[in-house]
Amino acid sequence: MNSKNTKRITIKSIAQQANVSFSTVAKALHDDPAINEKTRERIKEIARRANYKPNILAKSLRDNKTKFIGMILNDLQSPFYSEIYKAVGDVLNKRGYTMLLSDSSYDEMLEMKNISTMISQGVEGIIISPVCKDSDGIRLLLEDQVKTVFIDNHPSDPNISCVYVDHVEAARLATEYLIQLGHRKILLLNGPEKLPSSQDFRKGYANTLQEHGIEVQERFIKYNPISIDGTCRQIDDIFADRDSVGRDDFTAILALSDVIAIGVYESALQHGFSIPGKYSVIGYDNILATKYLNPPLTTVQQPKEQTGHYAINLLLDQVEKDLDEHRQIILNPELIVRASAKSLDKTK
Amino acid sequence: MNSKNTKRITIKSIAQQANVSFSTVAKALHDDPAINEKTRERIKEIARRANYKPNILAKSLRDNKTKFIGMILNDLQSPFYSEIYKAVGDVLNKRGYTMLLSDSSYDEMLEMKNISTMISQGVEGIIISPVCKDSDGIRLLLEDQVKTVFIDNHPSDPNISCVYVDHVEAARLATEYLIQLGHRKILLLNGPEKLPSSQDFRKGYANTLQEHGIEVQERFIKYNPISIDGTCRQIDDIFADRDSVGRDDFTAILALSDVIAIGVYESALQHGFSIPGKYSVIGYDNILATKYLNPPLTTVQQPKEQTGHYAINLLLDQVEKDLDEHRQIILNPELIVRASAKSLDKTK
DNA sequence: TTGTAAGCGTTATCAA
DNA sequence: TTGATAACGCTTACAA
Repeated sequence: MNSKNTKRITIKSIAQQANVSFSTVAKALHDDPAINEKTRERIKEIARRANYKPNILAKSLRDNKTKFIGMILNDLQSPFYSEIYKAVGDVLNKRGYTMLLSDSSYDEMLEMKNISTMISQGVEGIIISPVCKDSDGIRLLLEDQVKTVFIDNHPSDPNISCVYVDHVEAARLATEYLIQLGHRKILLLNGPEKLPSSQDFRKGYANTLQEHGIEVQERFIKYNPISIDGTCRQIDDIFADRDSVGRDDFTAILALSDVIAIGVYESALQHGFSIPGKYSVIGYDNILATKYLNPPLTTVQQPKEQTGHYAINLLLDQVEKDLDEHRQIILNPELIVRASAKSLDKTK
Repeated sequence: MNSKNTKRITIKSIAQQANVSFSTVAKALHDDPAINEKTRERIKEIARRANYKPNILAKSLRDNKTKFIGMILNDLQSPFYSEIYKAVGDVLNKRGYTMLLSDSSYDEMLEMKNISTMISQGVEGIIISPVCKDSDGIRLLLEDQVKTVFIDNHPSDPNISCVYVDHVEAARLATEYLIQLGHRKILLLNGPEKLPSSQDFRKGYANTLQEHGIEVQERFIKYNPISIDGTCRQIDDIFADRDSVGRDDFTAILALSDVIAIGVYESALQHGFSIPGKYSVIGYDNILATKYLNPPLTTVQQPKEQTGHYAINLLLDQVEKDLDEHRQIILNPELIVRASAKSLDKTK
C-alpha cells in the first residue's frame, strides 16, 4: 500500500476531479447505461489516468464475498504439496479467486491459528491438509460451517468433503512388494505420529505383515519429522546403537515420504552403506527427480496434480452453488518399481 | 464463509444478546478498562460461546492496514521458489501477516493481472520475481508507490529494493570450471529468453568464454521453458538433427536451473547417452536431491532461504516504518563440485 | 460506565 | 441522466 502521504484513489476522489457525485462515478465505471455516454467516458478516462483500482476489501465487505480461498498445508516447501497447490493455484487464477496460503508445520496450535485467521479474513472456503484428526481447528471449521475440503486425509466427520489417496493401500502395495522380494524385517520410517496419513500408512504396513504371518514389531516403527535431517538422526541412532533396533536387524526400509527416503540416501553416504545392497528402500509420493537418483527410487506414486484439481473444483462448486453436499474422492496409489529395492535372495 | 442462511456473528449481534450497544461490545472485546468488569466478562463470554471472530476486512477498511503481503512468482511448483517462500512464510506468520501468493507462469500479462489484483486487495507490500525487466506490472508498482522487493533479479530502477544472487557471477563460476576441465563447446540451456536471470546468466557465460578467447556462438544458446519436458524436446531436436547444433558439436551443457539439468538426465535415459561421459552437465540453484542424483549434479548454489529472509525483512521494515529507503542486497553464488562434469582430457 | 455518530470505499435503491 | 442515502463490520472520538 502507499505511503501515508500518498492518498489512495477512490471513486470519491475521482468524483471531485470530474465534478460529479461519487455515485455517478461508481455507475460510470460499471458501464451503467443510465449514465450519459460523454460523462461516462470522461470519468473512465480520469480513472484510467489515475490508475484507479477498486478497493476489493470495501466491495467484499459490502457484498459478503471475498473471492479468497484459503490453503493450509503442513510444509510449504515439500515438493509433494507444491505440486498440489500449483494445480490449485491455476484453477483459482482462472476463476478469479485469490489464494491465501499458510503453513501449519505439523503443529496443531499453528493450524488452529491459521484457520482462525483465515475465517477472520473471510475466506469463502478452505483446502486443508490437517495435522491430525479431530483437532480444535477442525472443530472450528465444522461449527462455523466453513466450506472445507480435506486433502491427503479423510476426516472422521462425513460432513466434510475430501480428496485423498488411500494410504493404507499405498503401504500395502509397498510392503507386499518387499515381502515378495524376501524381506521380513522392514523398518518403517513413518513421519510424525499424529499425522493421519502416518496412521493409515502404518495400518497398511501392519496388516500386510500380518497377512503374511510376519510379526509386527513396534520397535521397527519409527516416528520422525519428514525431513532429511530428521531421518539422518534416526539412522544415526541406529548406527550408534542408541536405538532398540540394531543396524543388522532389518533388511528394508519403507518411508512415508520420498523426502524421508532421500534422508536415507544421505545417511547411506554418511555411513557408507549401500542401497539396495544393505537396505532396500521404498518411498512414497513420487516427487520430482526420484527417478534419477542413485539408485532410482522405488516408490509409490500419488496423483498430486489430480488431487489439487479435484479438491479445488469440489470446493468451488460448493462455494459458488452454496451447496452443503459432501463428497469423498479416493484416488489410487501406484507402485513404481525402480532400483532401490531388490530381492534378498540374490544378495545372499 | 458460511452458507447464506447462517448469519455471521458480529459485534452487533453480540450487542443484541448482551443488551448493550455495539460500541460497548467493541470496547469490551478490546479490554477497554472503561467498561465495567462484569459487563466486560459477560460480553466476552457470549463472544466466546458464539465463536466470534472479528471481520478483519472491515477493520482493514477502517484503519487502512490489511496485514497482507503479496508474493508473485513465476512457478509455484519449482523447488527453487518453494524454499524461498517457505522462509518468507515463516517470518510472515510470526509477525502476524498473511501471504497472498500467485503465479505469473513467466507471462507478462498474468503478472500484470496479479499485481493489479493484489493492489486492489490492499497488500501492504509485494515480493516479486519479475517476468522481465520493465514490464507494465513493474511500472504500475512504481507509479502506485507500492512497497516492493524484487527477488531473483535486480530492477533497472534504483528506487526498488532487491535481494538477488549475482547470476553473471554464477554463470562465470560454472563456465570457468568447465573451461578448466577442457571444454570449449558449451551448450547453454538458458530458460525463457526474457527472464532477467536468463539474460544475466548468458552474460556471465559469454564474458567468460571471451576472456578465454573462445568464440561465443549464438546457436549454442538455447531458450526453452524451465521444465523437464521442455528440456527434453530441445535435446530431442538436437538428436533428430532438427537443430543448428549437432549432437557432437558440444561436450558440455550449462543449465540455468537444476530443473533443466534434470531434464538433461531424463534425455540421457531416453537417448542412452552418459553424463558426464558424453556431456558434462552443470546446473544452477542446488535444489533438494541434486546431491543424490546419478551422477551427483555439479551445480551452483543459490542461498534460497537467505534470499527469502532478507527479502521479507527488508519489505517489512519498509512497510512498518513507512520508509522510502531502498536497498540492494547481492548474495554470492557458490560452485558445488560433484560428479556430473568431468575433465575432457581423461575421456579421450 | 455506556451510548451515539462518523467514517473507511463500495454497491444498490430510490428520489430528483 | 444524475445525486443522495443506507448498508456492510469495525474503530474511535465525543456526548450522555
